[in-house]
Amino acid sequence: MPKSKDLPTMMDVAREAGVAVGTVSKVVNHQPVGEEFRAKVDAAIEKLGYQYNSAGKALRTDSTGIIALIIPNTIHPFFAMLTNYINMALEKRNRRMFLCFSEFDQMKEDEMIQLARTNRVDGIIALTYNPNLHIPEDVAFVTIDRFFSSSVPCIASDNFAGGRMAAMKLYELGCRHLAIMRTGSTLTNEPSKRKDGFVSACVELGVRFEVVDMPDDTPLSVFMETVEKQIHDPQVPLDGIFFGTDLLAWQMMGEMQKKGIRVPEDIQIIGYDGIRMFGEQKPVVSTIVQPVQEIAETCVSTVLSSHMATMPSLICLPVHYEEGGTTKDHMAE
Amino acid sequence: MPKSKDLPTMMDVAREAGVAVGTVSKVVNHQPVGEEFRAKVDAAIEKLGYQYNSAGKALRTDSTGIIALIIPNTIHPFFAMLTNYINMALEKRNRRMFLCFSEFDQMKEDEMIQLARTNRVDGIIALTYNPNLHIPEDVAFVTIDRFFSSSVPCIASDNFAGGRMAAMKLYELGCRHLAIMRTGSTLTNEPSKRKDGFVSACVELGVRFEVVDMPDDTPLSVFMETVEKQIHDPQVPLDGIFFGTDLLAWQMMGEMQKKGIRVPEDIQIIGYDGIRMFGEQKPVVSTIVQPVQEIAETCVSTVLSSHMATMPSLICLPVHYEEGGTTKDHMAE
DNA sequence: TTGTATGCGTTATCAG
DNA sequence: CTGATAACGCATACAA
Repeated sequence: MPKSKDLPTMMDVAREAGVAVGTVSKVVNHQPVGEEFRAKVDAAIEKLGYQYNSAGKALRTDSTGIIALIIPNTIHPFFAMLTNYINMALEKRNRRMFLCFSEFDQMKEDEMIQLARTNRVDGIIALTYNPNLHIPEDVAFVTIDRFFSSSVPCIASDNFAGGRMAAMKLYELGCRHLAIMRTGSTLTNEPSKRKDGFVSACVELGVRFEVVDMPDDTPLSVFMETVEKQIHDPQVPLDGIFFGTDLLAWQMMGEMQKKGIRVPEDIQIIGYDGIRMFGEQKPVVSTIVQPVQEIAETCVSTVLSSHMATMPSLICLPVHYEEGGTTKDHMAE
Repeated sequence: MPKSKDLPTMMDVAREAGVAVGTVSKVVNHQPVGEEFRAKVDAAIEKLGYQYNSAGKALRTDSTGIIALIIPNTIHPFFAMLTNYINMALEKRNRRMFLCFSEFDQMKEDEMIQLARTNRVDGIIALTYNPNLHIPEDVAFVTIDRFFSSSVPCIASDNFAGGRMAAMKLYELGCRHLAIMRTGSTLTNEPSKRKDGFVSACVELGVRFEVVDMPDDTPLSVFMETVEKQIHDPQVPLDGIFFGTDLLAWQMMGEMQKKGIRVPEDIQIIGYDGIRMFGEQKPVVSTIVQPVQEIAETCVSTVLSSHMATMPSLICLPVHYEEGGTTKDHMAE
């Protein structure tokens, strides 16, 4: 039983126009057709109020023009940005988005992939955390921030360079006792390299530094312990922290202020992501900015590229530093 | 030509299991089937790696289980929240989201509706600005913040009550010269009632007030003119402003601070929406909080309700006030 | 209950 | 370049 209102089909249009359905199909798909026929078909479409039905096409061609995005949510501003620019990149190429939330649930991540396949999407872009994610082989698949294998293209910001940049910036701004604090220690992914880069730069600079690498959902108090202890270090007090994400930096800034620690006077902090309030203002903390638009564009062009086999398996896009009020940049100039 | 890898169909499963396709269909759709048959079918599905193909179902039943959301973008935190909770509400009911960005483009709003219909979505939820939007009649349609007609359900926060609440709160906090400042004067929609409610409360309170109602994209300097003029009013200086949105409140707070005007010491401000940094902290400005989750739930349950005709045509959901550091609440206690 | 046969709207093939 | 026709995968009416 079709819907309440039965819509006209290509056959109806063909009959009305006095042509064959194949001709109607060609007109609709902008394929070469005699001008007089095209005019007749267009008139019939207009008259009948014909609506193209992509379900028929999907069945016939097994292609939908739809790409699934699997992402935890759109509450976190970074995910919201990513969703935004990926959708815009798809739109530009006349593709649509099928949006799937995994809510940080590893089971759901796999379920959403199944769901996307059931819906015969033309490709999947996934930002996931399940280390054992089952990646289908018969659909174009691109991941963000997670490297699986050389046959699954991974798009990420240059996390290692970003970590180095943070350390060098803090040093340049006068810090002589650094720290990196992050969550997510249980999963090794591209963002883990933020720590590696930071450490490598610290070693190179010969500066004292701490590493506080914790599992997800570690309470802020754990990080605060290190801060309060090291900031009163008699030799070289802690004076610069790189946080794994802007969110953590922001939250910790609140905690520090509660304790009377002033940012950036007492301690300078740099985050990672490039989160801006309302998406347009200056960053909420001094930060290593991810090139979200480029990441989005690259994800889309990669997932739509037909000869996936020849694609590079890991694409790291350049980051940059931006001041956001939690560092003493103005004094350094 | 199907995709590279030809997937097995229900017929293949039926053959493998030694049953008829109808039986397989019933198993897949959880309809009553003899236990022994179900087992055989399940085994065959497992063995062949059968993937249900929703394109066939869509064509056959003209229903996809997909709802389109038409929204400007997901950059603005309010849209991001709405998208988030609508998707969660859909997920809960086993429906999927087809995400369409209109980017505040009136043409695109209409195009996206066409697109959604072409894709045979089961319903459309739309947050739009085009006053002449063409609303299709043969698909479930729900709007957010815009009333079109009694046959098109509109879901909104209680904008009028929110406007009143803002005025009364500012008065309660000691303000004696109020103002409402907003953009969007060119389109009359539900949010316009924020002003109406504010004005009605001001009149009732007998308090002095200004109204600055401007078109979209009005530069902040225009609002600043009124602020700077009225804040030095010799009789009763301006001491409380209600902004139409948190975004405007936030931006204006920045402008005021540049001019040495302190918030909330010199002037208290209240916004509207309930935007929180990273979605979890306290609001970025003192604000009238929209019940985003309830709005999302209501949109979804309404658009999925089959007997749309009996639905109320305007649903206003209750708002509440929340302190966000731009008012002197602590001093009033 | 199970099995069979038909059609949903579109595209592609192939003969004119 | 056009016209007729056969699939695509699934759900369902109908017959058993």
